[in-house]
Amino acid sequence: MNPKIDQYDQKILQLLQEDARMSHAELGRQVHLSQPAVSERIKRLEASNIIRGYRADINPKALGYEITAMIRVSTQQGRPYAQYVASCPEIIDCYTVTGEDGAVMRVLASDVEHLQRIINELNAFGSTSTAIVLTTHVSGKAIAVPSLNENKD
Amino acid sequence: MNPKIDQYDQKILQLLQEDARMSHAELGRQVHLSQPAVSERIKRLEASNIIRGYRADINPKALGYEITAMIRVSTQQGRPYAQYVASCPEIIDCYTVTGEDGAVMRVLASDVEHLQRIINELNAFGSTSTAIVLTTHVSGKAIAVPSLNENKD
DNA sequence: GTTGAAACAGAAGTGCT
DNA sequence: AGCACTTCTGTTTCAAC
Repeated sequence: MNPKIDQYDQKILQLLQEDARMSHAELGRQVHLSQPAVSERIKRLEASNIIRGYRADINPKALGYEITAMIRVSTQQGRPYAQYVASCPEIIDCYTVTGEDGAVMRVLASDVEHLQRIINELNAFGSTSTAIVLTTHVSGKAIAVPSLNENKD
Repeated sequence: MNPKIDQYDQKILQLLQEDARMSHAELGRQVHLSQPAVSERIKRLEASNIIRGYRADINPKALGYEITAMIRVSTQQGRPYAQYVASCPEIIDCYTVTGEDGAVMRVLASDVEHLQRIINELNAFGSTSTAIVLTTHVSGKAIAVPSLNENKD
């Protein structure tokens, strides 16, 4: 799909997903390239929008969010939830999906009262179905380059 | 909840979620603190596990993942899917939740055949329900400090 | 909290192979 | 494409305030 991605790029992408603040020199040491070579590759990966940016990974619980919930909303036509979703800080993921449930969201709340307030507001857009997250097995796992995965044989 | 988080920390966390590679000097300019003061605060936020790390944000589509799907798995007792989930590179999120569906996963696939292979493997752990993502409204929205949000009045 | 200095590390540009 | 070299910027630690 993207013929320009080689093993060096794959490894750089992997390392930057583990630690986005790793220096170009350190990346070069790990992939056996010089620092300018790494810098040039990263610039190209950023320019081609393969690297969209670099984000600090924040621990919600450490900030007081005791509850994570997955809320499915069977959205009704003509109810524009996109704007609400963008403005509601507790909704950190929101996808429109196929099937009965028009939207799936991941929501953070300090406590059950807080969660209920959010559910009440989401009910304006359709019937909701809430599932509390008990365990987060993986969240934001590093993305691998698919072609390099499949062409290993 | 965390009495040590003030407006400076909140702003630093916000900026680092937008650009994790921003320099401490630049952060200092934006929050009106000196660079050593910013460095000390970040060190404290990292030590207290509020900042868990820094991740490159990779564009799945640019790497050839044309399909994102939400798969719900009604897991049956005694089927340990956690290990499979960890080892399957296509599963990038996985949560155990309350309710009928024991697990909710976000999955990347190159095409429908690729998606079907993953669903087939997940069927070993229980009956699955797959919804294709049509629109990603928000994914990984920046987390705000809840106490500072609510105590604005 | 601040500024300023020194030592070190990293980023970016240049030229060369 | 790659590397070596230089220069500028940033980080860290220290001092004194």
